[in-house]
Parts: sequence; C-alpha cells; structure tokens
Amino acid sequence: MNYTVDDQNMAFISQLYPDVYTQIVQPVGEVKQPKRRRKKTKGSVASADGGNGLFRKRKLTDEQVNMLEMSFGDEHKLESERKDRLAAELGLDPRQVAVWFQNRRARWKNKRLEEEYNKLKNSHDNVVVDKCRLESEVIQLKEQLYDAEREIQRLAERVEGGSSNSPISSSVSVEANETPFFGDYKVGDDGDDYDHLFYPVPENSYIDEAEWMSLYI
DNA sequence: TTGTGTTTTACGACCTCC
DNA sequence: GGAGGTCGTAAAACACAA
Repeated sequence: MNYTVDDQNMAFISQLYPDVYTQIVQPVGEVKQPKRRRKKTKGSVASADGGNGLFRKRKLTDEQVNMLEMSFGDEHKLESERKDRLAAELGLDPRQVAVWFQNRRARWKNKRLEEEYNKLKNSHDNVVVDKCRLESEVIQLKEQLYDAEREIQRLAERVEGGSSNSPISSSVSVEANETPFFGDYKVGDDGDDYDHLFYPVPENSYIDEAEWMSLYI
C-alpha cells in the first residue's frame, strides 16, 4: 500500500487526536462500496473511495469547531498565517482549516440569503395587504360618490318639478331624455366606470359639483 | 433496524487578484 | 503562475421517524 506524505501526516494527526478520525478504512476488499463514485482526488488526505485511501472522512471535534467558529467570528477571510497558526493549534492540516472556512463562508452566505429572502417576503406581503386595503377603500369611496350623485339628481328633479319657470332650470337641463345623468353608467369589472361620470351642463359653462348644488340649496 | 433527509467534510473546476 | 476565493457536488456522519 502506497501512502502519500499527506497520508502519513494524517496518520500522525490521528494518533494525536484519536477522536478526530471516526474510523480507519479497512484494507481494500473489506471496504463498503460507496453509493456514488467519488470524483478523482488530487493529493487527497482522506480518499473515501476505498482506492488507496487510508482514512474515511473525519468529523472535527467540538473543541476544534468552537475554535474555528471563534476565529470565523473575528474574520471570515483566512490569511495564510492565520490558517497555519490555527492548524497548528488544532492539530489539523492547514488544508482542512481552509476547507472548513470555505464551507463556513458558504453556510454563512446561505443563511444571509435566507434572511434577506424572508425580509423581502415580509415586506412584499405587507405591500399586498396594503394594496387590498386601499382597493377596498377606493371601491367604498366610489360607492359614496355614486350615492351622492343620485341624491343630487333626485334633488335636482324635485327642484325642477317645484318651479318649472326657474331660470336655472331652463339653463341647466337634467331631462331624462337628454344625455343621461350617469350616461350608460354601469359598474364594470374594474369599477372604473365611476371615473366617467359627468354632469350634463351646457357646453363652455362648466360648474363643479358643489357650486352646482349650491344653486339649488 | 432501516430508509430517508440533513449536515458536515472534502474535492474539482473555474475565477480573480497580485 | 500561484494563492485563495466561490460554486457545485460527492459521500460520510448524523438524526429521526416508521
């Protein structure tokens, strides 16, 4: 069996930290076949494919993970010097420390993305609720407007019926057979037909609703 | 016990920066 | 060109329900 230098290093480390390595791969022949074929490794310290690999993947101890977490908390990037120092302190291969940081950064990024997603989702939900509320408010206001228009029409008709020779009534026609007060008004699917309401006042003599009402009150 | 889903460790490919 | 980064993924380790 040909051990690489890294294999020897890991064997040494495994003696120092026996619990770092969960188990040593049995000689070829007794190795359980992996479900999926591992990619070709390059200078691997822990080939898991049962080829010439001596070690299975090992789990870091709690202490090692805690130290790495503390270090990661200080700084997410890992300079060469810090990597070597950490590796020496923890009895790990510098490559393991580097890999741990890579994976930790990936986890951190995923978590951050998840948090950002949740924030955006919450604010989107709030906007949707707000939109619904505003839409129902618009419908309510349009209904009020419609009722007011009807009331105006009713009053106008009453006034006209009471004083047929009124100068106003002669100049402002609200005859039913003229342009209808509400035209061909109907509440459409989008309710926007309210927007087309108009008053049948003589051309070039626009008066607004309040002013027009005041003429009759 | 076993099947299955998740987490952790490790690697290869590719990219960027000095 | 080398060191160190991200990204995608393999596979061991682990958790847990059935």
